[in-house]
Amino acid sequence: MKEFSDLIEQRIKKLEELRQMGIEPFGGTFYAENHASELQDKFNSSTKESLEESVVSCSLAGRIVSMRDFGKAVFAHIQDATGKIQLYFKKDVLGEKQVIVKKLDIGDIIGLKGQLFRTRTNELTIEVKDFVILAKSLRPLPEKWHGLKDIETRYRQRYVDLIVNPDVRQTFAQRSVIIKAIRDFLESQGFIEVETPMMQQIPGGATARPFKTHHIALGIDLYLRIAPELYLKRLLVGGYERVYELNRNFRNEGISTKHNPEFSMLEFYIAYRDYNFLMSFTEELISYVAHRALGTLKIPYGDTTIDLTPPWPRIPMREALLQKGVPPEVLNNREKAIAWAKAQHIEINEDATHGKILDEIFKERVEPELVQPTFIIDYPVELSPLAKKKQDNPELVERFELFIASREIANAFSELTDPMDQHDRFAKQVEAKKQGDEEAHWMDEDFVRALEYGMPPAAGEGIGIDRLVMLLTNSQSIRDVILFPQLKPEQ
RNA sequence: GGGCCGUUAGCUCAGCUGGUAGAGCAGCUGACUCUUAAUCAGCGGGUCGCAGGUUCGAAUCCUGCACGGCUCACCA
Repeated sequence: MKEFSDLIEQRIKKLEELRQMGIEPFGGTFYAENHASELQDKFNSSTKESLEESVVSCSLAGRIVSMRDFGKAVFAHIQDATGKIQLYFKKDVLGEKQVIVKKLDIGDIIGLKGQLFRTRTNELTIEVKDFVILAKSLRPLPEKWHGLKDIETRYRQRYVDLIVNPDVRQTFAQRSVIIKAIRDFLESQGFIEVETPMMQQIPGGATARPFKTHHIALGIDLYLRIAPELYLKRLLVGGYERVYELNRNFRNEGISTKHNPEFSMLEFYIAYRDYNFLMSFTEELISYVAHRALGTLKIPYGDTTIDLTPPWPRIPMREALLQKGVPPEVLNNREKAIAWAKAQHIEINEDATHGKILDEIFKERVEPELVQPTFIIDYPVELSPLAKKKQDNPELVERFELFIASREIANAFSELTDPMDQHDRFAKQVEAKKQGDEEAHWMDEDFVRALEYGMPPAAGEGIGIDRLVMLLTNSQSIRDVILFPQLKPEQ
């Protein structure tokens, strides 16, 4: 059995031949002064004649992505971070060095100096005066016309995906723009970015199963955070009024087109404001980010167009259920809710609380319909152990979720600041945990202690960054917006 | 975890009811100093995902396994 394919052996042979010629194909350094798209843009309107008159020299480094060999002349395209440009290697110009051109392969990284001109077919091209090999590529790249399509290889070898699929590079460049826009917006509104523990002794702030690890020196188990919420609120107790954290959360749950075990989350907290304020704030934030990333608020997603122009409707959860034909008595009576859900063939957990059952019905009946941006507000209290109750109805909390493209994009509420109420709600969660609810919250005595010092009234929000990026880049899978998604080991 | 689909050359894919494994691109040799999916002539390249089974004979049929995709369930 061969260790390498013939194609790799051939390239290793070329590598050795180059070394015999005194050329080290990995040792070079080359500071290029230009980039492909910079040259393309700058000389876009320069004619063949004007380029001939005014000698334009340039230097460039990048990867050879195609070659056409004519014996004493060779055409190639080189690709750098910005784009592609054609190269022309000519024996008249390069002399003996033309021999080295014959040792070049598609995939090699070179640095070159040359002069711009236009070919007979009017393509802007660099006539190469001199070049160095900066890296010999030993593995053949995917085919020039069809590229790399195999989804598994694209995720496992993202580097190859990025080389050959420009739209993938584009998506991740946009991800960067989106995240920068979020930070810029928040900072313009007086927020500071903070970092709180990713390794927590008590994983809190969300309902999810955590990853567990162990610290040897301390002799304790630690959990990768499922949310930063409880630490960010401690910072409000400490006196900061506007804080945010934009970083990874970890949840030990299923993997799907919408879930990766590590995912990016924006959480921000603002003192002396409530959830009503946050709805307008969210409209501003997301429309700002969309405008920066896409230059428009009407964005294509799958088969539809989503219009992010504010304001977005605010619909109480109960009203949304009624609108979709859920009978009023289901909203007020747990047994009737169970009976109705069963009659409608909606799968529910019969031991669940009334609020949880309504949530199941909501996910089945309402969520798929929420394509255009919509705030669903006022959730049942038992779904939200960290949110503030509504003054006029203690069964509900001041909470909203934002849905776009049938997907939850944001979750926010007016924060519970009453330490005794918080303690009771933790106690209820601990009880649920004892009953077998693996995702119920833990008791966090220190968080309650922090609230006992007094936390200002505040509102907080979480936005799933990966899902927002999916929305704004028209991606159907979370793996298309995470550079290295989690996969099972090869073989 | 369940269901459905996929896995054949470096890449993209054919391969029908079982009968010696195919193409294009990429590669190699040669020709060609303005091509751009260059062209022309020739050549090489395969554990058909893995392991069993049925059969005279399996890429093809059956079973199991691995990995991936879609989807359902849980979740953000």
